[in-house]
Amino acid sequence: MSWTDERIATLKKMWEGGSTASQIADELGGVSRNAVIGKAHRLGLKSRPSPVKANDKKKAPAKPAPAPKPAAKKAAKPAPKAAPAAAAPAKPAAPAVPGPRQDGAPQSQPLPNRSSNLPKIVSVGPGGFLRQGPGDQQPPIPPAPPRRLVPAKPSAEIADKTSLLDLSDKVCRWPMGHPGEPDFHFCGEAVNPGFPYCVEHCGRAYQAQLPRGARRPPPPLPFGGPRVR
DNA sequence: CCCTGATTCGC
DNA sequence: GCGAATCAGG
Repeated sequence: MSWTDERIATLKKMWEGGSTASQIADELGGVSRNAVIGKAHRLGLKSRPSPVKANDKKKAPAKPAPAPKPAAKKAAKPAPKAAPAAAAPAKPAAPAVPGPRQDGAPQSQPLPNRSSNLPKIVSVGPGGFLRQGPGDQQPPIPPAPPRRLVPAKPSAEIADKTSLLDLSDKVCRWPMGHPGEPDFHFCGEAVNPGFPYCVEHCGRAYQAQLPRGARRPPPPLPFGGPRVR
């Protein structure tokens, strides 16, 4: 199989949409998971929460020397690793689509942290992912997904709904329904220019920092809350 | 063991 | 450019 434009487009969309390489691979057919990953990298797509890289622990100050690994087979290559710059965007200029993964992301209620009584405002993105201002960092790390219970065939069952494959810069990417369900789809309305969502969903995704005390309770989560359908 | 993505390197 | 083999972490 070769990488036609269509297959590449599918790969891109699924990759950006948060599908795993395996899912993409067998959706495309005729390629291996490795092929997908390799291609994704060659395309410049990369990163995305990888189970293998999701470690950034605070170490005890007594371990400055990680054991150098023995170059057994491969020629030793001093390849410095560029640290991926993963910062919370200050402005909602062009936020990447938060990956609608096929897991029930455990949603903790976005309760304001009581112990530090400063009520940070958090807005809620699709999938119930919390957006954070530049000032805050840390707590809600992206949910590490359990997987494997998913039809993973976006093509057949969704007809006129906006599927993963229909996403483009022109349509609203707000997820509708729960991922993994047969009728899971995306909003698909015309986007609010400059944003990945339509006007309505921009209102959900981006919430202005209001003066203290003048805030309304957060709108219902797109999913992650109690199921409504 | 299963899974994941990342990387390498012969083709 | 491609992707199997390998690596490394969950």
